[in-house]
Amino acid sequence: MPTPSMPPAEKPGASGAAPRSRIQERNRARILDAALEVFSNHGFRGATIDQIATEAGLSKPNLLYYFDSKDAVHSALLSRLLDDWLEPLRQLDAAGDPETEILSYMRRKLAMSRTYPRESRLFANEILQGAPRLERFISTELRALVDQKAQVIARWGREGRIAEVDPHHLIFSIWALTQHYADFAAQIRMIRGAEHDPQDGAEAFLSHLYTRMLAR
Amino acid sequence: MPTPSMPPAEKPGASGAAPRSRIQERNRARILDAALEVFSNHGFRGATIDQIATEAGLSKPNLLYYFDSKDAVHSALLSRLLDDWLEPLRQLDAAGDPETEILSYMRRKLAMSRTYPRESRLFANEILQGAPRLERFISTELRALVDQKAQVIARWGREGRIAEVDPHHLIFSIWALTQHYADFAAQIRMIRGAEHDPQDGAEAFLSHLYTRMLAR
DNA sequence: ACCAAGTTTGACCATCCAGTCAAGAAGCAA
DNA sequence: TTGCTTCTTGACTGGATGGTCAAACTTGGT
Repeated sequence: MPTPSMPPAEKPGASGAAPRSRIQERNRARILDAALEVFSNHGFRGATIDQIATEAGLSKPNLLYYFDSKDAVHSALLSRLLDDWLEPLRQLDAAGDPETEILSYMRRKLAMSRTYPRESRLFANEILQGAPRLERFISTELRALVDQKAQVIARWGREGRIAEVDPHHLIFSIWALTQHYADFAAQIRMIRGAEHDPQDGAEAFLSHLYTRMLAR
Repeated sequence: MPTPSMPPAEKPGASGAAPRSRIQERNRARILDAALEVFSNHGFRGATIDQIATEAGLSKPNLLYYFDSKDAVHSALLSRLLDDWLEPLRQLDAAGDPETEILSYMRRKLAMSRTYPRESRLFANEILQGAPRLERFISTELRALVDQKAQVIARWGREGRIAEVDPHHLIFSIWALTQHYADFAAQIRMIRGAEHDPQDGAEAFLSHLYTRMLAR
């Protein structure tokens, strides 16, 4: 094999590697942001590359210069998201005060729903379709983390430090309640009027709810 | 204009009117059932007429003989659903025992999530996309019903018969928690293993939760 | 200024998909 | 059987959309 180093032969900054140039960094970021906007509002099938490109201020072929395909954009978006998705639960500390830890977890999830509603809807869209692209992530990483934290919560219950409740359902309830404010925001706005923030009063309500439920 | 009575000029059994023939009734029912299956799994954009027709055991042009368009199928499906959707909340009785009424409402919604998960996902899909086709329904009928029942719950709180909680958030929480078991069933299955029913233990958990929260 | 690499795009192709149409195949009443 | 209506479908159209390509245009190092 002759000397000259192999030409890239793959899309610029394609795999995990950091983008090479400043232009790359800027455009890949723009594309992912635009894609988040479009995918979260229309779902995978409902989104078009043209829409994403326009939203990102690029032409369609230009977008396809940075990502191989619509699927590739979507995948990149998801894998960027998944790490952050676990973080709030990871922070639940087995050594902390049980009620404080659980309430803090709820608050972190609620904050994420407020700050990253598009990410939440993207995730919800995936799961509604049966989560084919998330199967690996959910049944390995997420499942392991949930099981681990569920054991912590179960122990707290056995030790009498909080009420004994099914820890999996407790975690699911936090997901359901907090994500509802992002995923169903459209409905909440229509019912309470667009002048309210959908989350107004949510934190107080949920704090009350979990305080009551976990009290011994 | 000559005598002969105007020919139908519209699709058979199109508007609210009952289907004329037995064939009509059978095929329209098949189509709507197939459409529910397909729309709830793939969303509106992700579904194709061909898919629905095949699922219903018809050819595409035959399906279009019964419904003007993909939109028409979807609309028919939604309007059939919306009535039933309000029913559980309608039954919440201002004259009943507060805790019993609220717990019963939660159980009715949970039962619907178990019995009609496809309907729940269809609804969720719509709202995720911003609910453009449900705007009228939500901001009029649903909103009016919710506001009315919220007043009932607020009164119960003022009368000291249950804890004082924000009644809108209470209703939203019941929606979030019960629908989660239908809409996110795929995720729950992956985390708890496919051998469990996603709803196993849910009723006990939710009963506990609301009993604790509403106790004075 | 010059060149090679990186970036951008207009034009294009292939496929998918909603919806049409005309002709044929049941159903059905007499 | 006859004749009319209802139902069914193969073949088609037009537009949307994912993706390609070669030719241009920038950029940055020398």
